[in-house]
Amino acid sequence: MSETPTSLTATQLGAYFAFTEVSSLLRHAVEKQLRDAGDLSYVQFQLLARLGDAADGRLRMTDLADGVVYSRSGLTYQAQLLETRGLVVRSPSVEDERSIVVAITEAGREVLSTVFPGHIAALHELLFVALSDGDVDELGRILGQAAEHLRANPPRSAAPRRRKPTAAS
Amino acid sequence: MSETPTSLTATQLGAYFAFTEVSSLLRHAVEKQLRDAGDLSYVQFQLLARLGDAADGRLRMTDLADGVVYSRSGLTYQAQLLETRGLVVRSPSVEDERSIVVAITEAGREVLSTVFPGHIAALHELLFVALSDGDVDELGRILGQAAEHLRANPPRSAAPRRRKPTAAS
DNA sequence: CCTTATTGCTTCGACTTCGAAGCACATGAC
DNA sequence: GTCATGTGCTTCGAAGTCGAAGCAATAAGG
Repeated sequence: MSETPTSLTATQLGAYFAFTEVSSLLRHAVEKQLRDAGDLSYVQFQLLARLGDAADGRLRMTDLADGVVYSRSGLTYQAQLLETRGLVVRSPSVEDERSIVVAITEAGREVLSTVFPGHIAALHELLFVALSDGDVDELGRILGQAAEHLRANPPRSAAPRRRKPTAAS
Repeated sequence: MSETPTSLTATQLGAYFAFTEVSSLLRHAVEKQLRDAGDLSYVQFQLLARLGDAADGRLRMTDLADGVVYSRSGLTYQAQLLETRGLVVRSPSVEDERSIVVAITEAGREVLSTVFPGHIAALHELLFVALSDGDVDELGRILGQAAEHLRANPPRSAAPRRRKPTAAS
């Protein structure tokens, strides 16, 4: 087994800090744009976008959740919100009575197409305007490697997470 | 001025998706590690780390919040948690009675030094093991540019001088 | 068939987060 | 000094998030 360093190089630390900073700032800015434009949270937008991209505009709950790195219970909650607003419809699957299939509605597609251009524009102004084509290329390549690595090494199941000081009764 | 495109290139989209994916996965993994190692949330770790880095191990609430892109009320909440656990101490500033100065305690430094090596190791295994030195270099350079740009174009945050929206009714 | 896992989703409770409103001190204008 | 305004932090209420437990349907074994 390879040894694991107990320190990082200055370059690595710099890259990490830059990453977290961009992540934070970009996320906040994008969320604000989405809320202003279509009253969507980032999660909701991701869900709609994913549905809009899917074959028939329909996906199973689980596939949706996996696509956005999101908890099942959280997805249930957000799907309820979207359904209340009429942007998606949920219906039991015919093939598997356990599954729920979520489908984007016309209203959902409408909201999506209303919000999308602004989202793109925001990304352009917030991020890509500051990067050369070559940089974007490099960024995609490097982060692609990183993503692949992370996907291949899923965090192992957790040790019991202690929320309460275990009031040993 | 420069027109804002309504679409992005495939490369740009790829870079963006890779970024969000790495961001999500890395964040989850790091949070899990911090919780397992020292029962700290990511935010709490950031706060402690920042305090540990500060001159006397003490900072004003506001400076702490600005450093981690975090709301004031959220900081109050987390600082309370940390104080309850004895990892920090809050005391009114002598210079300005309004300010609260947060100081890391010995126990806080201990937790920090307990958690830090694991944090570094996790970053190494999760991220840097997948990247060459040159890639890390490039990543830092590119994201540094992006961060600078985002900092320079505050979506709204650095302009807190908001007149009351004054429901113009 | 029955029994036992497994899978898919929802419900429940606890925790976190944020913004708005509120309180207290500080600063500037007169 | 006194009033008006600004700044720093906390409180409060609403909403979002997660994990564990619960329910229903499918799959696997005998």
